[in-house]
Amino acid sequence: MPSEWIAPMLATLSSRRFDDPAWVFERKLDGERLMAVRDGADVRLWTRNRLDVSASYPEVIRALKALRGPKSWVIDGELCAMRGDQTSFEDLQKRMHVTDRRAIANAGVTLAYWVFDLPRFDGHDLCPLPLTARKDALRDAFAYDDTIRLSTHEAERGLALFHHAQDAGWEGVMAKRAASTYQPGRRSPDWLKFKVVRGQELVVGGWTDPQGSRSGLGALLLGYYDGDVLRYAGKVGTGFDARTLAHLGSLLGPLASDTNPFAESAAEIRKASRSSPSQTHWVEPSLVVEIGFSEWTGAGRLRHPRYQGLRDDKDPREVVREEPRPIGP
DNA sequence: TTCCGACAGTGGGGTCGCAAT
DNA sequence: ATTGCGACCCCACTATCGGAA
Repeated sequence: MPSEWIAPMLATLSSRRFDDPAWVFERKLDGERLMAVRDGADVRLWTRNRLDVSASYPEVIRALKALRGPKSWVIDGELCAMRGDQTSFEDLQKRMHVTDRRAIANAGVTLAYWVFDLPRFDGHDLCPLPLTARKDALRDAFAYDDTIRLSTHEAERGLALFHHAQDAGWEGVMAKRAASTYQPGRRSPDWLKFKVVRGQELVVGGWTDPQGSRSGLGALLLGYYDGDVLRYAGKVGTGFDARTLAHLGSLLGPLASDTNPFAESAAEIRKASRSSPSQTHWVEPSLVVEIGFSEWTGAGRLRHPRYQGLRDDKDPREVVREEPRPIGP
């Protein structure tokens, strides 16, 4: 009998943080959302897009099979690569799509499957139950260890947990209505994401051509000063509406230059952006923009960058790479 | 009537596998 | 052996539309 795929319930992004006795709050983990499905001896891990990735994570499958208790359930959780208490999405990527046993061993990545919900258990559909009842059932169902970990939650105090998330380098906080049902595949307002957003100013050193129906420009090439040289920090291609695109285009045109202002070579910059065949244009590095992002990658690029506005009060030469600065409440 | 959720479209970094070079 | 590209993860965001509220 094939194991049944259940679409994970999705959360809505929120900019409003709050305390509320009718809600519970938990750590938002930076990994891969996976549903673990047991059907007798058959245990599988499914991605959001309905791919069976069991072969990539044999140690997790082993640990799930070793769980004592009923042999039929669906667990919802997040698979993370751990470095101490910190998650590393880049480490996890070294394991995605890899199924060769030796390659898996050589990657040297420590996985933890953090579980936080239980849509099905022992032949029963728990989706109609309130979240807290499902969480109680999940807590009591299994004995946890280093590979299968229970993601704990806190009642009412969302603000304090969010501030802790900012300090501890978490990706954010999940807020969930305590009485809510499990709604497979639905992006529900009963689950909210409080994401930690970092921000800093960056210098525009160029732009790429727009694709398809896009007008004005595709993305801005960004950098910061490291002594006298402008270091490339990646691109930003979202966060502007049509009007802003037009405005930025009119500002950049007159600044166009034949000289690459970055310390990195044009080939290096283009290699990083190999996904877009669009042409790149250089500009005099005189425009400063505010960028929101989630974190710096290992390669020194912005992850999840979005444009948040012009900073015409800033001297580009003063733009350096800062310690990650949380923005928002 | 307004608002919300779903979808499509555009853009980002990073990794692996695989085919072409 | 190297390179380019697609397919996945993680996304952010704008614009649009139809149905729910």
